[in-house]
Amino acid sequence: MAAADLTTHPGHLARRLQQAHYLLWNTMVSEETTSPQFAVLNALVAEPGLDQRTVGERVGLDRSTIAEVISRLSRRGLLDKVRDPEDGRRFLLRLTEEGARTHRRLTVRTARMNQVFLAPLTAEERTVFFDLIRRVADAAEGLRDPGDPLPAPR
Amino acid sequence: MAAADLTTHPGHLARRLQQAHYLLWNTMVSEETTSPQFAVLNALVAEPGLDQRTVGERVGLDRSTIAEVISRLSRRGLLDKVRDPEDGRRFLLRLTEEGARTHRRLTVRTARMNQVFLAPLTAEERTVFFDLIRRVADAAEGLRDPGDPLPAPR
DNA sequence: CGGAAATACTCAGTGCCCTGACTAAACGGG
DNA sequence: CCCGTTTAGTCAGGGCACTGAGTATTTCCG
Repeated sequence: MAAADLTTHPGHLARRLQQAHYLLWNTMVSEETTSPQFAVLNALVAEPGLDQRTVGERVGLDRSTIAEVISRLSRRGLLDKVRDPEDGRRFLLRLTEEGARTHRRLTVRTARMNQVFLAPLTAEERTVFFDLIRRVADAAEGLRDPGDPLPAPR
Repeated sequence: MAAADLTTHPGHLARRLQQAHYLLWNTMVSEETTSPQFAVLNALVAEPGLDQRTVGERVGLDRSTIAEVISRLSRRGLLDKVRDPEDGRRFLLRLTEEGARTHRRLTVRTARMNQVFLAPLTAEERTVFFDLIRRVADAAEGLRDPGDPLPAPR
């Protein structure tokens, strides 16, 4: 007995929120380029020539996932991937003209989508919304490496 | 030029929030049973004998995804799946003793994890947090079928 | 200088998540 | 009663996300 009320479970809400966003992105922004892919393009507009790992860090993706995303973008010719001559382990990433064009196009569509997505909230509520989510996510992320603050000593 | 600030993009925040939760779940709740799997167990505790589609509806998963999740739970012997004698299309789902036990065990761990996850927020902030996310997610979900409120006529 | 440790990336494996196309069962009106 | 429509579930295919193991390169230290 005693089933839990999932509407008070942040994990469940986070999943539902992301699904809702995924859906809206698909219909209002792009069917080819996903939201994580856009985040990568965006990071490279801000800082061209980043290596794979750092891009992953910027957008919040682990080494495996970022490798897949980049391989797809590269396959579609949206970015170039070249060995760093100074450090043979790294790949340096840079948008192609086509990649930059895609980023520009999606930027305006994304802004439109965000308006629709956030329509149920007032301006003040949006600020609070961002702040609360950011605080929870940041805190949980900080709970990672540093000496394993949780019971299990690994 | 003009890279966007992703910290004001709800989709990006939602993804980061979910990742943070995934991580915490893994370390504090279970490595075998995932959060969506727990949601399914929970739905069946509340309403035993539901069919697959309805469970999916309750926890917010489409028919394909719910089929995979259920197949995994069934493989591990946490639930039984039998043809509805009254309607040969449906499968009726019911937790096994082991499934019910798993649900009980995870329920207490989940509560502990939620405390940690929400620790950065005060009690009032948590209420707001739930409310805002729910409103955004519900609104976006409502934006689905009904006559396609968006440009594209399908 | 040479070997151990750290670092960037790859690869295999698992699970979630969606769409679109398909099969089988049930339903409903002529 | 039969045929068309709806409905439950399956299957193939693409993408995101993580872990753990493995490779190559660089770095650091004795």
